[in-house]
Amino acid sequence: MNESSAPATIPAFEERLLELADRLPKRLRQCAEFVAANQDRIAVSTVAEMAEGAGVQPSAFMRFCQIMGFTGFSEMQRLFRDSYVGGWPDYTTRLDHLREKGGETGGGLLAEFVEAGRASLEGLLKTVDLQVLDEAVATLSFARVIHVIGMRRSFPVASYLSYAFEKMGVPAVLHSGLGRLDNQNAIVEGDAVLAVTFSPYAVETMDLVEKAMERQIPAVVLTDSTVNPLRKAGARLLAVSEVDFGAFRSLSATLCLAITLAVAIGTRRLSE
Amino acid sequence: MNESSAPATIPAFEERLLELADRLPKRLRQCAEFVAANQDRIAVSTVAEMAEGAGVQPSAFMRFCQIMGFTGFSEMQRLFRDSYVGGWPDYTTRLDHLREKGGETGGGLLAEFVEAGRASLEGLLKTVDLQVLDEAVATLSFARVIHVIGMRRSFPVASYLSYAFEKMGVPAVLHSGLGRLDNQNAIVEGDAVLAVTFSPYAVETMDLVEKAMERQIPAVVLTDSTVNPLRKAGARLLAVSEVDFGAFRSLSATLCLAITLAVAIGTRRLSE
DNA sequence: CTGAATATGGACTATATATTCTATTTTTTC
DNA sequence: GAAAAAATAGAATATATAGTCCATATTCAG
Repeated sequence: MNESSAPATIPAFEERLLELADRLPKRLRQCAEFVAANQDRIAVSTVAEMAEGAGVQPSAFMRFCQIMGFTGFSEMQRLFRDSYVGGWPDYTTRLDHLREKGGETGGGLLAEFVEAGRASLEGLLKTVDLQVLDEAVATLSFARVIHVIGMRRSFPVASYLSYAFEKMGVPAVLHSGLGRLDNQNAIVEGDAVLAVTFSPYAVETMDLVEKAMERQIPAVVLTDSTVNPLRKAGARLLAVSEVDFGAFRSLSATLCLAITLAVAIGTRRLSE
Repeated sequence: MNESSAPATIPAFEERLLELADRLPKRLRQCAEFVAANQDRIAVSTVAEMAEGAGVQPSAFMRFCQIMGFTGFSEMQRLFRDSYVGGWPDYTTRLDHLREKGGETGGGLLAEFVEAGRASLEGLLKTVDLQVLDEAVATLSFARVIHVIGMRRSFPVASYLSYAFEKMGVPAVLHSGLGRLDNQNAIVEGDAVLAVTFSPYAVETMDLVEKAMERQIPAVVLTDSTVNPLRKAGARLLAVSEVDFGAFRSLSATLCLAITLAVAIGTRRLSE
C-alpha cells in the first residue's frame, strides 16, 4: 500500500482510484465504488455522510482517504471544492502581492490576466442559461431598431455590440449618454433595448431601461447576476460572472456572450 | 427587519435578495452583492471565506444570513448544497455537448466563440514578446499624458484602456475621431501614444501615430502582426493574434493584453 | 486448526467552524 | 448638535466535524 503523494487533479484522482480498485479490502472497496459513482458529492458532504452513503463507518472512509494519498478527508475534499469553483483564486490578494513586490515583470501579470480570462470563459459555459439566451435572440431579432447602452466598464462591450450590428446590417443605435442626453424619444414602439451593466449599476443605464420598460419596449440586459433590480421590471437578464483580478474584470466572458448574441441575431434576421 | 421564514428554493432565495437589496446597510449590502455574484461558492465555502470575499467580518455575514431568513450560515448553506445536484460535466464535455446539440440555437454558437476566445488567450501567452511588453510599459509609464486611439473594431479596446487608466488615476485621453477632429495639437512633448489597430488599418489611427512619431512622440501599437507599416516609423509593436470564428474576432486576447499593459503602467507609476 | 497479519467498528480527542455577545462606531432623528 | 437607534468589529463561546486510537473481528498461511 504505497502512500506516495496526493493526486493534484481530478483526472489524477480517477487514475489512482482505478489503479487501487481491485486490490482493496471489502469496506474500502465500498468507499471506492461510492466515490466513483458520486464524485460530486465529495465537495459538499461530510465524512459521516459519505461513509453512510458508502455503507461504512466514518473511520473506514478516513482510511480510504489516506490510502488514496491524502492526509485525510479535508485534503481530499479541498481538491473537489477547488475544482468546483473553477480554481477561482483570490485575485485581489494576489494583486496586492504584485503591488508590494513592485518589480514584478509584465509576464507574470499577463499570465494572471490570461488565467482570469480563461476561467471566466469556462464559467460562462457552465452558468449561461441557454433558454434565456434564445429568448433574448428572439426578442431582439424582431426589433425595428436595437438600442444599445452601456457605461464605464460596460461601454467597451456596448460599442463592440454596436460595431458588430453595424457590420451585419442590423439597425442599432449606441447610446453613449454623451452630454447627458438620453435620447429617450428616439426609442419608439417596435424597438428593443439591449443594455450592458455591472454592479455598481450606472444610473443612466438603469434609467433608460426602466423608462423603456414602462412603455412596453422589451429589454435584454447583460449583467453580472440574476439579482438585478431590472428583473423586477420584467427585463430579460443574461447573467455572466467574470473572474476579476484586483479591481478589473476581464470582460472576456461578457464579450463572448455579446458577440454570440449579436451573431445569432444577425443570422436570424437574415433568414426571416 | 422581519425574519419570516427561510427561502426554500434558489429562485425564492434570489427573489428575497432582490427584495432586500436596496434597503440594506453598507456591510450587509456588500454581502448581498458578493453572494449574488458568487452563488455557487456558498455550497463549498466557510463563513470566513465568504466574509473575506465580500470584504466584511464573519459576524456581519452571519447577520446577513439571518436577515435573509435563515437561522444561520449553515442553514443557508444547506439550501445550496442540496440543490447542488452535481454532475456538472467538465469544460470539454460541456463544450462538445453544446456543439453537437446546440446546432442552430444560441448554444452552438456560444461554444464556438468560447473556444475561439480560449484558444486566443492560450496563443497570447505563447506569442507575446515579453521584452517588448516591458519596454512598452516603460515608455508609457514615463508619459505625461497617454493618448489612446482605436477605431471600429479596436474602439472597444481603446475605450476599455481609457476606462482602466481613468480608474487608476493615470492621465489619459481617448481620441475618438469624433467629428473628424484629430486633436493633433493636444499631443505635446512628454506625452505618448497608445494605438490599437487591426488590418485593415483605420487611416485616422495611422495618421495620428505617424504624425506623433514625426514629432518624436513615442508610440506603442497594439496590432495583429509585426508586419505593420508603423514599425518602420519606429513604433513599438505589440502583436496579438486572435482566433476568429466566421467574420468576427473574439477580442479576448487583445483585451487581455490591453488590461495587462494598463495595470502594469498603473502600478509602475504608483511606485515611482 | 492455530497463530499471525490485516481489517474493522466505535469510542475518544483535537480542531475547524459557526454562532453569539458586547463594546465601539456610525448613522439617524429631533 | 446632542441623544437615540442601528450597525459594525472583534473577541469569546459553542458545536459540528475531522482525525486518532485501540480492542475486537476477520482473513489467510502453514
